[in-house]
Amino acid sequence: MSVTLKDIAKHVNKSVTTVSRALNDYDDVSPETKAEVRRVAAEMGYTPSTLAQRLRKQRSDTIGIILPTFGPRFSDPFFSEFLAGVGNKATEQGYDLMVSTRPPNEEEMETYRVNVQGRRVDGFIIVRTRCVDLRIQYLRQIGFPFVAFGRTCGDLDFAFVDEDSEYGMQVIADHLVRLGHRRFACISAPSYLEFTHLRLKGITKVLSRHGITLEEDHICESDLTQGGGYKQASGLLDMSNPPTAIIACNDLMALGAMSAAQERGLVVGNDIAITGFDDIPMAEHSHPPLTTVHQPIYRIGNTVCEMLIHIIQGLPLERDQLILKPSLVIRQSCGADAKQKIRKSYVNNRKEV
Amino acid sequence: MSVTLKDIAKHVNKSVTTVSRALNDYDDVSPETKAEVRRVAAEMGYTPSTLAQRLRKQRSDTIGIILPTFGPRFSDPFFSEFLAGVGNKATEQGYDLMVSTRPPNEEEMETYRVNVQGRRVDGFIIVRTRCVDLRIQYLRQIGFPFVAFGRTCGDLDFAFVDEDSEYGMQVIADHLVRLGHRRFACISAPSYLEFTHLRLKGITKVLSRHGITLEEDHICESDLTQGGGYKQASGLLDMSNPPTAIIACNDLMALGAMSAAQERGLVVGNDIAITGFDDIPMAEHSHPPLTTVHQPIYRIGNTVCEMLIHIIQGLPLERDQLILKPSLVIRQSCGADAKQKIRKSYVNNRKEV
DNA sequence: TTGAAAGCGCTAACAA
DNA sequence: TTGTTAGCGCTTTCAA
Repeated sequence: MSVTLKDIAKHVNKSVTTVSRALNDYDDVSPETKAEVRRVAAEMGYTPSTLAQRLRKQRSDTIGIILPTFGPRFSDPFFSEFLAGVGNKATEQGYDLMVSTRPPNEEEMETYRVNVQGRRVDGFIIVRTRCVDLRIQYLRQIGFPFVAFGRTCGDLDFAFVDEDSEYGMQVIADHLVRLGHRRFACISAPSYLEFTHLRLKGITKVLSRHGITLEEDHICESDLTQGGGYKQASGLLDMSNPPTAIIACNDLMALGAMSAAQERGLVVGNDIAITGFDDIPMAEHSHPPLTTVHQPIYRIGNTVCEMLIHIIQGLPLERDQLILKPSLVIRQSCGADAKQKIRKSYVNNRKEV
Repeated sequence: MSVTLKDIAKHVNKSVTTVSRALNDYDDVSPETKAEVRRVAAEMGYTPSTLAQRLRKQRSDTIGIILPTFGPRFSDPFFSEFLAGVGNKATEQGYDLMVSTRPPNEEEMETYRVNVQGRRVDGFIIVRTRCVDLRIQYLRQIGFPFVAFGRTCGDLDFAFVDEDSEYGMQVIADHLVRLGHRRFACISAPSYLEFTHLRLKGITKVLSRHGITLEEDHICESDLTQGGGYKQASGLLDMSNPPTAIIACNDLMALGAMSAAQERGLVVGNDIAITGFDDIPMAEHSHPPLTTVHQPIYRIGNTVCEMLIHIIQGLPLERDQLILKPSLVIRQSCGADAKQKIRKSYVNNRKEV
């Protein structure tokens, strides 16, 4: 079938050991042998069996990531970018990336257990951390390597990278208040997610500082999808006292909210301000472009993966808890400079022609 | 460290062989032994070492997929959904999913070779097929299992699932012609991709049937991203004879084109028609909602994966070449009051004749 | 019904 | 500088 060390050994009339060492560049092999072994190996088209190497070395050289998904229409631009960041770093460091998709339930935990106990992966990357996170509890308890993107509500005795959600939302809210808004609404994320609280906290902190209260019925929880944002925004806009500013907890929901507003004839950025969080590529190209908080998603993926590999290899980590300061990206959906930009004099130009 | 067959064998005072057979439910083990072995195994928290099983069985129980990506901002909602479809089927069938991201170049081929020769995966799923597809040529040549999502331009002697792109575009074009459009433009995909030609062919076929020519400068090639669509649409709309209908080769570009049109004060669906292809979740929630061609992306991922597993296991395949008839999804981006316009076009046609 | 032995392909300790 | 031996954890003949 495929070429093994044994085959090469037979050809060069040496032991399997010598061949192995020659190929792995041990310095106790004569240059001549080394050269010959390598030549023959190349000629025969030898590639080591990863399976055998892994069994022998007792590691899978594989990093696992289990994406929490709801239903089949899983379509989050956030994750594809994060995945690219993780994957490229993994490949660069000689690791494979094993991806699963599971709804966050009992079965999910089972998948973790199977992969840990079957030693299929050397470590996990945890995304979308929960307030009380069983995944983290489990991995911590058994001492299995992992790095989280996000924190939990309990003690933070593990490695993670997170964005300062609270700060990000403070900046957003502050910006909106400055623009003169007083009637706010928030399309929040599922309350079991850790960042939900932080983001909400950031908002209310700023608002209350300005003597503005975010009313109970102006905070609605949604599912981080565009459809969810659309639905909740519709409800908010149909109220008797609709908000003039809607702060969504991610870009996807903000985009959905924009849709709902526009459907009602509102000019986003003019009649109403809508903001997001994440700065997915789409945020730049929506109409109007979305004011949001930038997360360097690809780089975060990269960093998380790098940290995990360090942990797996027992290498020291300069910092194992990273909280990034996000930056506000002001575009037109909040109305900062809406009037000029939204309606260009294009129609007139067209008539001229 | 972790529990092995040996540990269990010692406990129950039986051989490793017997333990293995008991756990694998061989029928030449006494019921009592079986029961005891299982009890002890459960007590000790035994999970077989996947690594060892794989080496022994000489298969990786892993399916590979290498996503062609350009640059770090890889953010395609299409892929995340496809991945979910593939991944869930894989898990269901006891396979792992190994995901890589590589730009489509020489290095990409190297990644294929390494994974094939290192026997890291039992088969590949190929996405975004090219006219001349080195990946497919390579895998076919060495007889390695794979299933493609899409076809190539040469002979089609391999398993694939594809959507009838040509037909899909015909339906779109036909719809737009009926709505009275005569000045068309197309935002096309990279010409090295196979579906690009099919989609373009579908469009021109219908148009020429109606005596409409799609002018050279009204066909522009873009990169399937929202930004690309935005840019190309901007160019088209700033022409002296701008189109009244823009057919984009995927939803993302259509969304970008909508942005460009709206920025110029045009009401999409009224002043201009814009259509997409794919029906990503976002298409439903854009403003206006996007008229597009539906691809059951999740199900396609599911099917492709199922076919691949059949091939890997040497099981017969009822059909190894599937071309799905897509369906038109009429929303508002092509003209909100479609019925009136259609009637008008019929009237005009009659007059013309 | 059970066990001994072989081996998947590789690496590493030890000996020569 | 090289080879021998052992073994990673499992499955699968073959023999008892």
